[in-house]
Amino acid sequence: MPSCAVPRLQPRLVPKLELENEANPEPRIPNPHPRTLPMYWSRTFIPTMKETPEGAEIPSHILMLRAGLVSQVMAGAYTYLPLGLRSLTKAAQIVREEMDRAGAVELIMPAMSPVSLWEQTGRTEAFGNVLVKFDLPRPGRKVRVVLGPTHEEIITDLVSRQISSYRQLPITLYQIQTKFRNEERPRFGVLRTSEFLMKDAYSFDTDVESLGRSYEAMYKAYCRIFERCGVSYLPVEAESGPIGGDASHEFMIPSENGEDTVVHCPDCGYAANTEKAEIGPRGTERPAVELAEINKVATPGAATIDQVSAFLKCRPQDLIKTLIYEADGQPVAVLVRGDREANENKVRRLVGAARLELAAPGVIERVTGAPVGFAGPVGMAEKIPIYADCDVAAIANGVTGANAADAHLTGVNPGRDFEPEQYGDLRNAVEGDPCPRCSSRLTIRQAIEVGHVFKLGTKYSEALGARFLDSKEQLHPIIMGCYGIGVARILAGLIETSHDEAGILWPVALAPYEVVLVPMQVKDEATMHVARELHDQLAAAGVDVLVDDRDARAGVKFNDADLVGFPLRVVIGSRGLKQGKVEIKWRWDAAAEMVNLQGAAAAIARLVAEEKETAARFKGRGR
RNA sequence: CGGGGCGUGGCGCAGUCUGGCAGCGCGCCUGCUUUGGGAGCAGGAAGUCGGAGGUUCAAAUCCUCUCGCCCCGACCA
Repeated sequence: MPSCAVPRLQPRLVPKLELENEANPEPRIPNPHPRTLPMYWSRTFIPTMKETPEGAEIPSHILMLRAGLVSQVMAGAYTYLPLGLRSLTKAAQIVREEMDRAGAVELIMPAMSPVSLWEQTGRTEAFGNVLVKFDLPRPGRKVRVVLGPTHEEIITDLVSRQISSYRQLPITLYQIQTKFRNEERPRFGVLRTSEFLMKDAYSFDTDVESLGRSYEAMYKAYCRIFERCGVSYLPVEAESGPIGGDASHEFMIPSENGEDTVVHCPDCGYAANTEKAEIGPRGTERPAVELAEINKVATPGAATIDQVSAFLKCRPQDLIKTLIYEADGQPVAVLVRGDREANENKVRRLVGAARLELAAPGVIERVTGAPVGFAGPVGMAEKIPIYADCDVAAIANGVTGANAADAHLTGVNPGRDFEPEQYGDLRNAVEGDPCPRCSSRLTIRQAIEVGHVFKLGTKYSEALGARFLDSKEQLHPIIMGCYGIGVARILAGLIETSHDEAGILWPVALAPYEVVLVPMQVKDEATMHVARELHDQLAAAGVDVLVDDRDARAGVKFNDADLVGFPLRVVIGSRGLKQGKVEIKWRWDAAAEMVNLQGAAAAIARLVAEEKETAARFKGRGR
C-alpha cells in the first residue's frame, strides 16, 4: 500500500472511559464494549429505513436516505449522517491525494467574500439569483457579502497580490470546500443542492503552452480520481469559450437519471456534450420527387411546428424552421429542419459573431414583416443573411412561414426559391447522426456531470489585475484554468449506476466501512469474543470494519448490510464456529465462502487491500 | 417563473368527494415465546390532522389566505 493511502478512520482507544471504569468499576450506563466506541453498530448512528420516504424518486436519492447516509433538512440541503460522511470523506481524500500527486497545492478560502470582488468581474449580474447574498451588520455600516458559488474572484485576488513574477509560475491551487448556489429548483437528492462540497482548482500560467501542461495534469488527475472511485466515467468535449480549441472537458457518469445529455460514438470513442457535439457529413440529396409550385396557404393561429404540421397534415421534418437571431446586433435568419433544434454555439461560430441571441419580437416583426411564428426564407421584408443547416438542402417541397400573419408557403425548395449565404452544421446532434470522427453512428446518453476542466484565459486576471513580470520586464495578465469536481456527485453517481433491489453496491474505495462483521448470536459470549477479536485484528491491519452487534434477527442484519452495501460481509455464527470457520461474502456475489477462523483476519485484510487497489471484483460485478 | 401533485404519531399511508369518537402498517417501549434472510402473541406510549382566519351545534373533511415538500418544464459560471 502506498504511503499516501487514505488515512484510516482508526478505532480509537478511549482512555478516559477506562480511567472512569477504574475509579468506578460499575458505570451507571452499562457499556458492553468499553474498549472502543465508533465501530459498533449499536454505538454509532445508522438510521436505516425499510420504506422509501415520500419525495425520493431516483435510486441514489432513495438509497442514500434508506441506508442512513443523509437526511434532508430542507429542499436542497442535507445532513451527512455518519455513514454518508465517511463515504464523502473518502471521496474527498481520493481527490486530495490525486490533486497533490498532480502538483496542485491545497489551501482553503472563506465561503464568504465581499460583493465588490464579484462586481469587478460582472458576475453579480451573470449569476443573478443563483448568488447567495446578504448584509453583515457592522458598527455604523453594512458589509455586502456573497457566499461563494465558486472562487475565481477570491483566488485571483489572492494571486494578484502575492504573485508578480514569472519565477513564481506556474502554480495550481485548490481547495475542498462548501459552495453555495441558490438553485431555484433543487432536485434529485444530493445531485442538485444549494449547498454542496466541491473541489475547485485554479491554475496560473505565463503562456498558453504552459496552461496546456497544467490542464493536461488536471485532466489526468481527474481520470485517476474517477478510476480509483470505481465509477465508469466519460470525459466529453465541452464548449470552450474564449480560448477555443480543446479547452474544456466535462467528466460525466453515464446514467439514466443524469441531467445532462452527452453524444457518444461507441466505435471511435468521440464524446461531447450537446452544446459542443459536431455531426459528421450528412447526405444532402433531395428525394426524387417532382418539385411543386410555391403555394400560399392560410394557417390561422398556427405558429408552432406542431400546430402547423397538424394543420397542414404534414410531418414536422417537411417544415423549414426559420429562426431570427441577432449576431452582434445584426439580424440573421437561421434555417433548420422542423423536427430539429438549432445549436446557438454552432450558429455563432459559423456567423463569426461574439454574441448571439434570439431576436426580440419587435426585431422579428420588422425583419420578416410578420408576427412571430410566420418567418420564412422567401420574401422577407428586409434582406438579411440566411444560414441553413445541411438538412435543409435535402428538403423537397417544404413548408415555411410566409412572412405574413396566419399564412405559410408550401412547395418551397432550397436553391430554386431561396439560396442561403452558407450551409453548415447548425443543429444539435440526435441519436443515429453520423460520427464526425469515424464512419459510425452517434448515440445519445443521459449523464451526471461530476467534473469540469476549463481553460479560462485572462478574463479574471485582467478584471482583477493579476499580472506578472516576464524576464524582459514586460507585464502580462496571468493565464488561468479552473477545474471543479462535485464530491457528493461522485457518491450519487456511483450509487445511481451501482445498486440492486436490495441496496447499494459500494466499491471498497468509497464504502463507509469496508467490512461488516455480523455475529449471529449476540448473547453468546463465544461468538462475540470471536467478533471482537476479528474486529481488533482487522482494525489493526488498517481495515475499516463495523461490527453489527445489534440483538436483531439474522434477516434484519443481512438486509441492512445489503442496503448499506458494505463490500465484504463476514458472518460469525455457531454453525461455522463449530467447524472453526466464518463465512465471507462480497456484496455483489450471490454465494458465500467459508474460511478458517485461524488466520481469517489476515486473509480478509489481504482480500480487502487487494480489492481496494484494483476494484477488480467490483468492476467485474454482475458478470 | 409556468404546469401538476402532496402535507394526518418517528417512517409509509387510509380517512377529505358526502362534516359527526383520528385510524392502519412499519418502527418504538414492557413481558413471554422465538432465533442463519425484515418473527409470533399479549400489553403499552406517542398525533396542535402544515399554519392562520372563516362557515357550522360540530371541521382532518367545506371556504379564504398562507407556509412547506415533491414532480414536469424554463433556467443552470
